[in-house]
Amino acid sequence: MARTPQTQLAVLGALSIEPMTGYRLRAEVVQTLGHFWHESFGQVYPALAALEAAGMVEREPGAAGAGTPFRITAAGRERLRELLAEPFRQPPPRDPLLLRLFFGDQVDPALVRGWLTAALAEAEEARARYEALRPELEGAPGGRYRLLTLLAGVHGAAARAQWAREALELLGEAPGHAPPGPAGPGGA
Amino acid sequence: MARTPQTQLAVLGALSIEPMTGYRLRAEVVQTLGHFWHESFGQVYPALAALEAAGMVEREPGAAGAGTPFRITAAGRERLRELLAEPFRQPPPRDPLLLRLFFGDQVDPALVRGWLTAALAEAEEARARYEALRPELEGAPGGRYRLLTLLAGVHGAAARAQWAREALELLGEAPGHAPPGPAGPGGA
DNA sequence: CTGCACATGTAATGGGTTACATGATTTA
DNA sequence: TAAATCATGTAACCCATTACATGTGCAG
Repeated sequence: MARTPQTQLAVLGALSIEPMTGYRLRAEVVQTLGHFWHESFGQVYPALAALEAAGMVEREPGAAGAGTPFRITAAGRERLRELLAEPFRQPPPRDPLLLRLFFGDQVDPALVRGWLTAALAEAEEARARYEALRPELEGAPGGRYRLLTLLAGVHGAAARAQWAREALELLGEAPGHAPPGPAGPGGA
Repeated sequence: MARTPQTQLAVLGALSIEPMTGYRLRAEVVQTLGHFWHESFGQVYPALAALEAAGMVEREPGAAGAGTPFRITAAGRERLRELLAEPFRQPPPRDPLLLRLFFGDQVDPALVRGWLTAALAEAEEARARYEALRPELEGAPGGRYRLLTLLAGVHGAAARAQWAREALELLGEAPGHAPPGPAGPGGA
């Protein structure tokens, strides 16, 4: 039905920025919120249907039927503000890499090194992606809050990369590329 | 039934270190893996039952019935090694704080500052907790991999705290306590 | 006219939390 | 003996992913 308030929040929030079809909405969420939030079609459409039934969103007038963008209504904006004001909890952590690493002494050290080098590569790639997006948001007028979420991504990715490097060193294996000189690269 | 391999992995892994009852197992998971992994009773008991039926774990001989610890069998260790060797994916990210922050311009700035100061406090607290655990693991013989997971926690918490501080500054609000002098505390 | 991207939905399934129900053992 | 803690399990519900089913419109 209404899915969780979380999905409603994401949908209403996205539509508060710009009217969109469900399809595009999901694509935008992937591109912009994608670093820290995720929605699938199986959630977006039911959520949109529920919100439309509740009068929080509506199809734009003009061309009717499929392909017509949804837009947020006044009631929807009100609801969005309500949802944002409600308290929330961080979900319990579940990091599959750390879970496996904890039992690392049960397996081939090469396997563990593989996990860590993969994590390092992913983190560095993510960091580069965020840094590339940064100028775009720094110039934007209403993008102050968006910039903050991006910065969270930058910090998080940098920390993860730094950790992976240290971990590889502690296991007696230099990362290969980017050897740890006196002034290591990518300080947090 | 068998729950996901993930829960099996956690249960087998925990029992590979030491025999435990389901109750204590869950408590230990909370205390040791708790920083990056979470299990509830509703998963632990069914997983134990399934693993027992499959011959991966068994009650220790001697006193029978409830309260008798489970221990891992040879087949269980084999299975654990298998599970550890399988590829895995990071779950899609879902950070409720960042989701809300992204739409921060829709609400009272004081609310946003509240989110960030709370996040800052949580991150600093977490970091202190991890640092306190550190000496214990640095001395332990088999704790090399456990130390790595702890370091991940330290890095992550430090990065989160640092980010929250920057975010508060960017919003034109100093963190209050711990003003950002030339040599700020808790550099990453 | 054929394939691809846009668009909307539903159903099956999986996985997980929370609350409930129950009882044994220890400790005050 | 009463309360707290240890211990085990079940049931209801919720959220989410994935796969499936379907149709439209445009570009090559």
